Amino acid sequence: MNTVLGAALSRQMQTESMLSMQDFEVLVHLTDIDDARLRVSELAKAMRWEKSRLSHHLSRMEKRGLIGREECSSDGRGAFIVLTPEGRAAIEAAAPSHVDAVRRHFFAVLTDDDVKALNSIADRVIARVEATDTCPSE
Amino acid sequence: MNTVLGAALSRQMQTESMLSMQDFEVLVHLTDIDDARLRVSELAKAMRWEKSRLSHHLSRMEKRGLIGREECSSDGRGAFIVLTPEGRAAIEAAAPSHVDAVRRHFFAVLTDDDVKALNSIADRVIARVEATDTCPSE
DNA sequence: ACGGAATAGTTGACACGTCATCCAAGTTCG
DNA sequence: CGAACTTGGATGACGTGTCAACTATTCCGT
Repeated sequence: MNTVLGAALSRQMQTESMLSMQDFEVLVHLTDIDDARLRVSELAKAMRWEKSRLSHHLSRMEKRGLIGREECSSDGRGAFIVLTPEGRAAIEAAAPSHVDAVRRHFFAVLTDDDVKALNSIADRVIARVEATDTCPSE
Repeated sequence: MNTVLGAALSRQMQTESMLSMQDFEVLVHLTDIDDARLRVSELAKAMRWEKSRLSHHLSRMEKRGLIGREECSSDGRGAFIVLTPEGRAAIEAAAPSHVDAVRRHFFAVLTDDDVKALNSIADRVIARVEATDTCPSE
């Protein structure tokens, strides 16, 4: 399901909006906050991405003009990621049809109980994985 | 859930068995059949992979000695993929702990009803995506 | 204040996925 | 038979993900 659904959604976004799902995720996280300006590590944590992956991806997005980098005066190491006008335009163009695709491909065939069940399952699995993955006895 | 679970499982397999999830999938499909000899397109269809992706991956696996290619006499274009002894050894070494990881990370937190619900959901979503994706009005 | 650790982020090498393209072997039909 | 078309599969270019190594800054203990 995962494979098939993901492929369908990313194909749709790619052909209609020239954005990958990953681009979209980054842009979503940037628009979610008020001043559209975020430290790289904050972003990485919010997205559950490795810093390296994010850094690579940001370079590519910067090259395409979707985001920009700004120096951080309070911490000389850091960098702010900012959403450019082009980036904002891109996500605003992409979002509606993406939402629609998710509705059509996914929620259209689910009942409310299905959604509740999925939520509960996902919560438990994530908790389980993150528990055994980070801390313990293993 | 998908992201987190997939990452955990592939990390586990990589560190314990030097195989990626994709390697594993290929090997599973090859051991599933009796004479461990399959046409590339059959394999691609069974795995729901693009032919190109499979071809690239098989090249990498061949370089590592996990599989081999054999000419097909009945169809001069074709190639058979065969499982090498190394490949068989690799999957037999990897399988038990992978199964165990899936059980621990996933099934351990699911009830029977959860599993039934998930199965039903996945069936519906896949049917839906494949219906709207291949044939119709769009 | 100074030297070692931690932190922020980048980079390079390499594995992987997709797309478009290509080629050779088969198929169809005049 | 032979030209157009299809099919099996490989390849190259390019975008993406991971790991390990690296640089530069900041933090912290003495």
